Amino acid sequence: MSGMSRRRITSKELAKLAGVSSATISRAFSPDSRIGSATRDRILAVAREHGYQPNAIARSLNNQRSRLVALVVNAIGNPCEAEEQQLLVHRLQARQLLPIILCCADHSDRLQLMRLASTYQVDHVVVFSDMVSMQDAVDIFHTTKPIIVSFEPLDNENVSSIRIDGAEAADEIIDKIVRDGKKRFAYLSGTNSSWIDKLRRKWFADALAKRGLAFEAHAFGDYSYDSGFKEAVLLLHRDKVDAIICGNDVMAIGARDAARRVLGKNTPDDIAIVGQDGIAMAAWDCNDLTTLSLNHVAFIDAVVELIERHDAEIEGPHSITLTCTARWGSTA
Amino acid sequence: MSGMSRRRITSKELAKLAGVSSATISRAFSPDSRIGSATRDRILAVAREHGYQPNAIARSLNNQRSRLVALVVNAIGNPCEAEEQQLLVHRLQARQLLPIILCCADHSDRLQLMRLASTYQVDHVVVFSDMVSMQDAVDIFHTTKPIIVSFEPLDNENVSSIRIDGAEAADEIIDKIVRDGKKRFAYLSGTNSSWIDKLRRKWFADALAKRGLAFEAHAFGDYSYDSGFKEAVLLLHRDKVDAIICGNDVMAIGARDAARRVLGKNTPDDIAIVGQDGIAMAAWDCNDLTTLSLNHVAFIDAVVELIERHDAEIEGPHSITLTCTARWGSTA
DNA sequence: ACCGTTTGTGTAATCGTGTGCACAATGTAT
DNA sequence: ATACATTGTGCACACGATTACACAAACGGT
Repeated sequence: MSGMSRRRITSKELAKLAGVSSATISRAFSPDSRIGSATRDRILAVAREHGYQPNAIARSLNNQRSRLVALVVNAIGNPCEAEEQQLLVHRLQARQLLPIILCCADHSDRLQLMRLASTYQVDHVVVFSDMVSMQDAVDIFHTTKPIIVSFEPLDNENVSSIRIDGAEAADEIIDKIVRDGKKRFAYLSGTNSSWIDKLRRKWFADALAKRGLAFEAHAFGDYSYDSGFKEAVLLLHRDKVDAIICGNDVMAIGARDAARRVLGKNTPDDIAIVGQDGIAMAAWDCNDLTTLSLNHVAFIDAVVELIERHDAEIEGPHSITLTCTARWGSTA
Repeated sequence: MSGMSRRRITSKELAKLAGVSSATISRAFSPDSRIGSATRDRILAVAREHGYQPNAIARSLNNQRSRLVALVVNAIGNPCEAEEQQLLVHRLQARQLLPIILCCADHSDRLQLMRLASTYQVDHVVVFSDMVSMQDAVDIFHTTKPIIVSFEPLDNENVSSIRIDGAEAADEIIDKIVRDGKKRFAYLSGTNSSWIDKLRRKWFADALAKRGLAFEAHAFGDYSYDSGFKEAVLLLHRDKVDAIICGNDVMAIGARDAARRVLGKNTPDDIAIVGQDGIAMAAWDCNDLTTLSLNHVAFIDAVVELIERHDAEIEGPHSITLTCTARWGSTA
C-alpha cells in the first residue's frame, strides 16, 4: 500500500505498470479465467502494492449484475424487524452481496424511494414492510429482473413469498387464556389496515370463535411502546377487557406497563397480555412476555433460500411456509 | 406503464422511440440542460409510457459519483445505535443518497467487507462502530474520495469527526449518587477495549476522583442485556458495589433486572444504576433509567452537516463537538 | 441584407470492466 | 516431422449513460 494517491488507480494504468493489457488484469481477478499462474501472481502483487481493486460499478454495468440487494423495511430501530434484518444482512454479506436499506416509516413518498433504488439495478428485493403495496413493488421493480421476497403472497411470476402460519399456536395461546378464566378479549392492531395485521388477527379470531367467543374491542396503534401504553389504558378502562392480543411485542410491553401503572392490574392474574414476533427483548427478565413467536433463523433461511433459487435461475415463483410457535412467559 | 417487458429499456432504445438521439434523452432528465421544453415533455411522456428511468450504475460510472453512502455499524438491532441509524437513513434518503449497511458484529473479516464496499465507489463513509480501527478505514477508503465521519478523532485530512463530551453530565450524575450515600462504584464496559469506551469511562472516573473516590471494580460485557445481567450479578455479589455505571442502556437494564431478581435489591435505594446513550426504551415506564444521554437529532444533524460540507468541497477535515446531558430516571 | 447571439440537437469520446475472437506459442500424439 | 489440442495474451467492442464540441436554425438589431 505505497500510494497515498487520492484517485483510485484504474485497470488500464495497472496494465501499464505490470506490462500487460487491461484484459489480462481483468482475468487476474476472475477466478476461472485462462491466465498463466505466473502472470496472475505478478499482477496481484502489483495490484496489492498500488491498492488496486476492480471498480464494482463498472463491473456491474458490464455484467448486468450489481450484487446489490434492496431491503424494504418499516424502520431500522424497530425491534420487530431488527433481528431479521440483522440476520439477513449477515447472510448477504457472507455471499458478497451488499444491502441497500429503504426505510418507509415517516417517508412521504415510498414509491419514489423504491424507484430510486430500482435505478441502481438491484439484483434482489426483499420486502419486510407491510406499508408498501406489493403490487406497487412489482410495478416499480419488474423492469429490472429481481425477484421480490415478501410476506404477502401475490400471483405474479416475479414474486416469491414466505407464508406465515400461526393458527395453531394462536389456538394454544387462546386455549390457555380461556382456561385461566378470561372472557373479554381485545385485539390491538399495529397498523390500521395491513395485510399481515389482518392475517394475524384472523388466527386469534378463529381460535376464539371455536370456543364461542369473539373480540369485544379492536384498537389501533402504530407498533410503538407509547401507542401500546395509550391504547391499553382505553381498552382496560373503557372496554373492561381482561385479555389483550397485541400486534407485536413492543406494544405488548407498553400495554403491560399501562395495566400495572395506570390501573394497578397485574399479569397474568388480573389480565392477560400476548405479544407477537418473539423478539429477544420479550424474553428479558423484566418483560417475560407470552408471545406468538416466529423462528427468525428459519425465516431468514427461507429468504436466503429464495434468493439462491433466483440466482440459480430456477424458474417460477416460489413459496415457503413457516409455522409460528407459542413462547410462554408470565403475562398470559 | 404499458410494457410488461422483462428487460429494462435503454436510453438508446427510447431515443429511437421518441425520434431523437440518446444525448437528448439524457438532457431531458438533467434539470439544467439546453433542451426545448416541447422535446423534453414529449420525451418524458414516452419515458413514462415505457417505464424508462436512467440507469444509475451507468450514470455513476460516468459521473464519478455514485450517490451511495456506506454506514459501518456494529449491529442493526442494537438499540444503542438504531435510533441514530434510523434518523440518518431518513436524512440521506431525503437527499437522494442511498445507504449501504456494513454490519461488523460477528463478522470475521470486517476489513474485507469494507474493501468490498469501497469498490462500489461510495461517496461517503460514516463509521458508527467502535469495532473498526479508524486507521484501517482510512487505508481502505482513501483511494476513493469519501470523507469518513466518525467518533474517533484522527489526524487525517480525509477524516471528519464528531466529538462527544459528557464530562459535565457525568459529574452531575456522580454528584447525585454520592450525595445519596453510595460509596462503592463499578464500571461495566461494553467492549474490552474500544476508544469510545475508554473515553466514557474517563468522564466518570474523573468525576469520582474529584470527590476522592475511584472505581473499585471494572467488568466487561458486550453491550447486550444478557451480559449486563451476568456481570452485574458478579459485581454486586462478589465485589459488593452499590453503584454500577454501564457502557450502554441495554446493559443497564440487564443489571437492574439482575439486582432485583437475583439479589433482591432495588434502585435507587439499595443500589444505583446508570446507563449511557439515552435510547427511547430507557424512558419506558418499566425501565425509567437514569442515563447519560446524547441528543440523537443533534448528532445526526452534525453527521449530515459534515457530509454536506464534503459535498460542497469545503476543504480540510472538520470536527464538531456535542455535549451530553443527564436524563434522570428512578435508577439513580 | 448582414452579423452576432441564443437555442436546440446530433456526433463522438469517455467512464472502467468483461469477454468473444484471433493468433502465437507450447505441448502431445501419431 | 506433421497434425492437432491446449494455453496465454492482446485487440476491440459492449455495457448505458453524460458531455464537450460542432453545427444548423431562429432571432434581434442596425
